[in-house]
Amino acid sequence: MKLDKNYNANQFEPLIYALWEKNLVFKAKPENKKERFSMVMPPPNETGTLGVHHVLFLTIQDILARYNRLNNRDVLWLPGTDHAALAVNALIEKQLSKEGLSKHDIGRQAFLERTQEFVANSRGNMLNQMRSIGAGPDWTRLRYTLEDTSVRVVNETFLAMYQKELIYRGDRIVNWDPVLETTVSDDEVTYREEQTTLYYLQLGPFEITTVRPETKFGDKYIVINPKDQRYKDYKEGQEIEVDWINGKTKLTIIKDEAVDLNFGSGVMTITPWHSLIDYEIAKRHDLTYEQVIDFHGKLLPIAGEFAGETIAQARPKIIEKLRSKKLIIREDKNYKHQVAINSRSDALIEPQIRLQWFVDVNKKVIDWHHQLLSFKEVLQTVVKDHEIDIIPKRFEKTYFNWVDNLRDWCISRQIWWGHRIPVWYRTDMDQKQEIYVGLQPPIDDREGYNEWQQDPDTLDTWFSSALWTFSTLIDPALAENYQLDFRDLLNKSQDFITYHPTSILVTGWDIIFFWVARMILATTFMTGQVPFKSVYLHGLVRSIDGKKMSKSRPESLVDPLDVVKQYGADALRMGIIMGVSPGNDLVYSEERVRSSRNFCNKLWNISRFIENVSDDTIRPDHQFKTNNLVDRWLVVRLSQVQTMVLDYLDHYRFAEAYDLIYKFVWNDYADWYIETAKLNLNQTLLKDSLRIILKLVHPFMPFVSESIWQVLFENQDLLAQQVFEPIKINQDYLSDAEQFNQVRSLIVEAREVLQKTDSRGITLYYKKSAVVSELNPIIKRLAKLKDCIEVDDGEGWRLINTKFDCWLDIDPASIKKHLTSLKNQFDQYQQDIEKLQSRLDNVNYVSKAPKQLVDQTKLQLQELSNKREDLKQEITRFSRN
RNA sequence: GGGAUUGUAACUCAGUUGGCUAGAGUGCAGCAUUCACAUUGCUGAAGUCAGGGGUUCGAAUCCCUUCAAUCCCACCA
Repeated sequence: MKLDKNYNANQFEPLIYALWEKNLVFKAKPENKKERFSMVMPPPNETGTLGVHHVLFLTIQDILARYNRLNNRDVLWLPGTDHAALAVNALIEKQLSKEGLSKHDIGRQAFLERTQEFVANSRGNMLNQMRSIGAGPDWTRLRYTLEDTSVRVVNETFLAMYQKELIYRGDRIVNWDPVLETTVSDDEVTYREEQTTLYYLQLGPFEITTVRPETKFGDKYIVINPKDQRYKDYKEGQEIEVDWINGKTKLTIIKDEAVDLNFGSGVMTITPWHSLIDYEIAKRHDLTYEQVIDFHGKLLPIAGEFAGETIAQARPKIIEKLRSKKLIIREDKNYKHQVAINSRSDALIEPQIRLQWFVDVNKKVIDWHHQLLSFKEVLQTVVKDHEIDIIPKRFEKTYFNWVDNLRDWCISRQIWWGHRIPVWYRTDMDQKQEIYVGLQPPIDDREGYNEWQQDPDTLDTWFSSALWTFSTLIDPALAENYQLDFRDLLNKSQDFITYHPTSILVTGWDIIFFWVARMILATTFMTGQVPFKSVYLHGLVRSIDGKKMSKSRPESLVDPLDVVKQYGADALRMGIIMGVSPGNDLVYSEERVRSSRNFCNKLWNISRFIENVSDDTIRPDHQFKTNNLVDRWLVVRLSQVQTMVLDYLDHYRFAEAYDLIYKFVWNDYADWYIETAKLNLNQTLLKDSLRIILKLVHPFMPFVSESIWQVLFENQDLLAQQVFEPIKINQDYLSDAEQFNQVRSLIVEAREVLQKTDSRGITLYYKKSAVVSELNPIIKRLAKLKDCIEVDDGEGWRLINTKFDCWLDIDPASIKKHLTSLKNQFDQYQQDIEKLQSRLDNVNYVSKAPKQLVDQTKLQLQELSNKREDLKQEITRFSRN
């Protein structure tokens, strides 16, 4: 087959991917007895398309999967997608509102159907995008967070926690999104700074401040810090009557430390129903409280004439009324404060008190290694004891900080898309409510009771995501059998037994709380195992201006498929991997993609060369047979590079591994070995070495490496199914390699001198040397010399950076032109020598530093001195002429 | 207010427990060219490792401090 001049990624990639799928390359094989490597893919949200950050985490995982396969391990990389309850729900509601509809108009059933259709569409799209960047998870095990098995496991978990009273129902203040009409977890709330007006209001003898006059209708208490000397005459429990927004009101004085003495006048009123700290104050003092704003964001009858209005409508009118009653003392129009926002819907959060389901994180009933611990303690223990390693380590601090401050987790949501809470209610004749919690709807219809009604709420998305590592390993066929209890279900699921706990989880540090911690929580509870042995946290992808890529700034978004089309998937993958180190953010730049594309092409052309010079009857023999010292140098390098790349990958240092391969292939293999091969063809070694290189490249650039493999080694299996092979080197290869390095220095210096002196067609003379004689044609060619001749004694410019004695026959006048730059070099040598000398003159250095290092310094000094002398001689010799 | 990270060439970043003359990619300058590759080759210029102090024989690396940037957590009624 004749190869094209340039590598055309688009032409090969779809074919190669199809080949992998056809051969079931990605399929895990629990039946074989290899060492295991397993990980689950963090399921991307089914909201539409993949972005560059997906390419990052998919590539890291793909590298790990392919690398471990090449290391002769049985690899399970399990793919899946997330139903993303809140995000998808918000999207669909937005669509509906564009059509002038609300979810209530179409009803729960139609809403869910519509959502399912949307999600199925996104999913197909996303899975194809994964393929097009070369990601190779086990497609036969594709999972989804809202499938039947998942429902079963969610319900099992809910039930088990409920039975241990780890899940409870209660009235609590929650983050309420009045637009989506649902609660939102603390972690999903973000804060935005807003400029607003701060009002100073007259409340009887006091001055209070507020940005939210609309919440002031329910005020019944005045809170003062007990330490505040200004109000020491007012006593706790004292009642005063004041004129307030809607007439006369009686208020009670409360003293509480939570009041900031320095804010405003140090006096506040509280609205416990709509503010967390107010709520806490109210709890402490056992105060009564009332709802002022309803769940749609409208004022309630307590607001009198403003009832039924939204906050936006009512606020100016309330201000007007306050003003006319002369209750406003002054206004600060430039007041800046943080407002709470739902990060998923962008709606303003209104704290509300509601009956919700919670996970108790402090109850000590979890049996973990024969100790009864709380969720919080389990979360602390597993990381402290290194049952789970966090990479990089510094995120342990963030993790502990969060866990230590963990509060009960509100898991119920009032949206429709998601796992339904497995709780049913009915009332008896006396209207007494009965509760049933179970895996499936209750069936007994006892007479005299109303029908069972399922709780209308759904569960927080992260509740099902938290079960991801083990719910995906449960056999779906077994999960249909509700006779089987949960223990048995786990213990009879082949994949669970084989692959859990998983080896590693690769995910972004931004969801360490949402997800990583909650996976640990739920998995330890349900399986008695940790979900994974380590967590690799990658950074966020930023656009070239250093900002986070986000949908709100469309110009910052890069469509991975566009890049694939232009440069190929391999180039995109490596363009992103080039900058990564664990936990650090990286900047996406097209330049890097381009450089990786060029590297693909380099590999391609190396292969073309080998293809062109190859005789098909010669087969590589895996023996790394060497003919001369360049061959032996190559084998030494190959072995070193392979060892280092594997070591880097073992430590998740992807960028370093790639960098090393890149440099080796380009600067050693192409620039030196291939060049010498043109004069000294060793066909078997060329093929042997290329085979090793392709294996090393494959985890990083699967397409181009497999394409080449298919062309050059077509009678073999797929590259994706190979394993690494050991490269044996004899001890004497090392000295040969060193000899070649000396020749390399010779050639580089010759080139440099020729360039600087602008000389061409020069002859090199060398003193008798077996090595130089052997490589004579190579030296002549690579240094572009006219000739290379052995002599008894040299003349011309003497080379000083090689241990071989050789001279360039350059016209003295040319050298003279460059004497200044040569003198600079001499000065540089002089400086370096002085530095080394002073180090050796230091008694402490000689006595305290490792002997090896001191010896090395001595050797360097010796070499440098020699060079300096040689250079000095040459300079004086040519200055004279 | 509590915490984390970052600061290295013009740009984007490597630099593993302190130890060769601090390295790449891109960009820049010069030169080359039918012979695998212009998505090329060769050669080169370019750095006060943010500033200051300390520990050490030795610091880009460890400690303290100042400055700058980014982010997380907690919050102001």
